[in-house]
Order: sequence, then structure tokens, then C-alpha cells
Amino acid sequence: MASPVRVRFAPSPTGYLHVGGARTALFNYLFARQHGGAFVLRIEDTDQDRNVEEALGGILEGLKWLGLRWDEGPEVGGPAGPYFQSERLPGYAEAASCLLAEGKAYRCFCDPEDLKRRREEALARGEPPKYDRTCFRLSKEESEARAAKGEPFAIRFLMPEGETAWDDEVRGTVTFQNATLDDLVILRADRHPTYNFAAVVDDAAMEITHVLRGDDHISNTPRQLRLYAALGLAPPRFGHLPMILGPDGTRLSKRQGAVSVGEFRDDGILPQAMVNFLALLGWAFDGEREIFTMDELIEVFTLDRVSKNPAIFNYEKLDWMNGEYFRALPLQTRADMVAAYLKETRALPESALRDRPFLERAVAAVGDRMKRPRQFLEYAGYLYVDRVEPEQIPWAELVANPFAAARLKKLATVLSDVELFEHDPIEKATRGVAVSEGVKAGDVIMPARIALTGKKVSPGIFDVMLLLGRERTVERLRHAADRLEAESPAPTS
RNA sequence: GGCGCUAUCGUCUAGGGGUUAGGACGGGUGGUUCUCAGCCAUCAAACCGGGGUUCGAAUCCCCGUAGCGCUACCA
Repeated sequence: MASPVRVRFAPSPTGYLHVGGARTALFNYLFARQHGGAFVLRIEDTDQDRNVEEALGGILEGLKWLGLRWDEGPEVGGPAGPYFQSERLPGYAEAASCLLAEGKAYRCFCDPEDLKRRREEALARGEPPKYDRTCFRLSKEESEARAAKGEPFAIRFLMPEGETAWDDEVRGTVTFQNATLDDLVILRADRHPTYNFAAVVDDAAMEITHVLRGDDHISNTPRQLRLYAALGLAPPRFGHLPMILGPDGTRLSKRQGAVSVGEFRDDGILPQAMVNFLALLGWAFDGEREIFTMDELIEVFTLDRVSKNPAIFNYEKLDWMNGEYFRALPLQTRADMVAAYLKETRALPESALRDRPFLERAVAAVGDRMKRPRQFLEYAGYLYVDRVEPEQIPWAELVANPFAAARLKKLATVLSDVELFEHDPIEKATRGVAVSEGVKAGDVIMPARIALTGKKVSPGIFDVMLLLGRERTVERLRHAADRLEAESPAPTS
């Protein structure tokens, strides 16, 4: 039996949790859970200049919100800690010294600014911008003398000849010529490791068995493989996940819509929907089934069904999927979410939110028209205002209808006389008006809808009346009728 | 420029030497209905191009093209 599966998600705290990162984390999580392995969270904070104080909290929060609990890492600890690279500095320095001592790495005294300039010049000439090994040619004595004098230096890995290949879990065999790889810096002048080196040292130390990461790391893999070999360490297996692109086919950016899981959460996306949607970005079960709970994903997820091509993020499909999940939620939960949304956005005065039973009735009436909490007011906002100001187009339609005023008036009268102001009596009375007018029910209902809600679209009209109550219903109908009479000529009889 | 990866409806994808190339989102149409949503039914919509291999290629191979990624003392 092979060693137990151990995977990791290794974000650097430089920003929010991007959906691409979230998808990578999800796939790692699913793979770990399915194999009964461990999901490790490691924070790659070796670049102090780029670390953002608040970023870590957001990333952790995002992972938790998605339900991706890590077995080892920040907040929970674990046997392979610490889980912040900034706390593992001695290990990198030691590993680098070993390579230096064995002649597998060398000191580089070149000035970073100078290097940068040379690289740009090479690029401008159309040449590969590789390090020219100036410092590799230094004698051992000179190198040591300069170091002893206190001259700053970085440590570079001496890239061996030959080629490097591996059997990728999603792409099959991938091969690189080492000549196209650089003598990469493994330890910077400030004694901090660079990404490729730290990742190798830590993945080995943490006994990571599978590295599942974004496609953008594919060219890092041969470098890391060479590093494992030089260090005498057994490499993990690698799997490169396809990128997630924006609607325009380029890297998903804020310009194209929400990109961080926090934004989606604030937009009323449910974590279950996000997880399900993300799972389908670059992976499919059989091409038919689309709805999966996390547990079901854990059961059926396999790396060999991960797609090789980049996926464009489809906001509409996420919205649809969210609707699928949102509608399935119990009324209580939906009401909770709507209440939380209204409170956070202060879309309604505090007082309006106090009547919880009313809110629940309204949410029930809106029913499955709502795919996200934010749509509540779209369908029920008129319940929370003293007087509706009808939208332009619906009102114009009413004005153009010569019979509208009379029908509204009649309906108002009938409704004010209905004994029990409940759904069925209201419906019966309303339909009665239509019959006596010799028209279809819709010819009475549509004007009423506009008078009552100001819109052409609303929940069922009898639910609306019920929610409004007899008084407000009758008043709105009469008010609309009066206004109509004032604005439009009476029907020629 | 170099290196690498990829290529099926607009999008996510299934399939993979012989299929009416399947599903989902989105779109169209019809039904249910007081509108919308939902639900049901239904339609349109794809194998990047060129060469091979083969009786047969969307599927295997090569070339081209395109897209994306990497090419840092970033991760």
C-alpha cells in the first residue's frame, strides 16, 4: 500500500481568495477526502514586500465558507508545522547550504537591477533571457572571500544538463529541455527562499504526495523536479489543473465581474452552489449529471476526468445553479438570508424588518422567482412603501386602457365588501368582477397588479392583496383609479 | 523571441476509428397560468485548417493556425 495521500493548498497572502484558487483548493480537498488523506494548508509568505496584512483572514474565511476544512495548517496546527513559510526560514537556508557545499548551487553576486536590465535587453534582441552564469565562473576562493567580506549574494541552483519529464496526473507525459531552464535563484540576498525552492523543501518536509495546482505552474515543475533530485528527495506526483478564464478568454479579472469568493458570497451566492459550479469548471462526471453535494463530489471525483483545456467562467450558469440551491432551501432559511441581506444593505428601514412573520409570508409569496436574496425587493419592494409610484411603461399601459379606471374602482368596491379578506374569497370576488364586466380575469388582474405593485411582474395577485391587507389594497386601487381618470379621457360610451 | 500546454454548439462539457456527435447554461417556440418565475414539451446551435494512416477519421500521427501560460532575488 502506498503512503497515505497528503495534498496541500498553498496560497500566498497577497490578496483575496480568487475563484481560481478556490477551485484548486476544492480539487485538492476532494482528492484528499476521497483517499482518506490529509488536506494541508500552507501559507507562502516568503515575499515580505507583497504580503498583505488583511489577506490571510480573507483567504481562511473564504475556504471555511466553501466548506473546505483543512486538516493541518493555520489555526489548527499539525505535526508538520509551522505552516507559514516565514517561520520555516532555517530549513531553507540549511537546504541551500547543502546544495552549495555539494557544488549543486553557487553564490551569485550580481546586482538584481543589473540583471533586470540585461534580461530586458536580451528580450529586446529576441534572445532567451537566461542568466549567463557570470558568478558560476567565479573561483571557489573568490566566491568565499567576497561572501566573507559581507558582500550580498543570492544562491543560484546549477541547472544540470539533459531533460526533465514527468507523468502529469492530468496531462500525461510532459517534457522540458533543461537548457531552456534557468539557474534559478533559490535563496535571495535577504536570506528568504524563492517560491520554487520553498515549495520543494516544504512539500518534501510535509510529505506531500500529490501537488495539484494551476496550469500556470507547469513550467515550474521541471525546475522543482531538478531541485528534488539535487536534494536527494523523492518528488510527489504532479497534476496541473486548467486555468479559469474570464468571458473574454483572458485571465479572469475584476474588469469582467466578481472574482473573489467573498464577492460571490456578498452577492448572495450559496456556498453549495459555488462549490458545485467550481467543480464543474474543468471536471465532469459523465457529462450529464450536474448537481452534486460536496459529499457526492468526494465520492465521484477523479483526476482522470479533469479537463485539459482552460474553462471560461460562466456567470449565467452560476446564477442558474444558485437558483437551484436557493429554491430548495426551507422558507425559514431563505427568510433569514433575505433579512440578513436587507439589514446589511440597509435597503429597508430597521422598523420594516421587525415583522418577521410578515417577511416570511412575503418570501413565501415571492417563491421561486428569487434566485438570490438581493432579488427580494424586486418582487416585494412595494410591500414596504407607503405609496407605489408605478413604473413608466406599466403606467402608460394603464393610461392607454380606457376601461382600467372603472375596473379598478369596481374591484376596490367589491374587495372592500368581501366578508373574509382571505385568499379564496378575494379570488372569487376578483373573478366575479371580471365576469360582470364580461372580460377575462387577466383584464382585471393586470390593471390591479400595476395599481398595487407599480410593476407588470409580481407574485400571484391574490397573495399580493393578502400581504397588503384590505385597507391598503382598496386604497391603492382607488388611488390609481382616481389618477387614471385625471390623466386619461373617459371612455366614449 | 524561446519554452510549454490546449483545441467538440456562444459557454461548461460527454463521447472517441463506423453515433441521428449526448447533456447543461444561455437563446427560440408551444403548453400550464393573473404577469413573471417555475415546471413540461420542443427547436436552433459544435468536432480549428491542411496533410497523412485506414475500407472508414471528429476520434490516431504530422504540420499549420489560434488561444492561454511561463520566461523575476513574485507566487
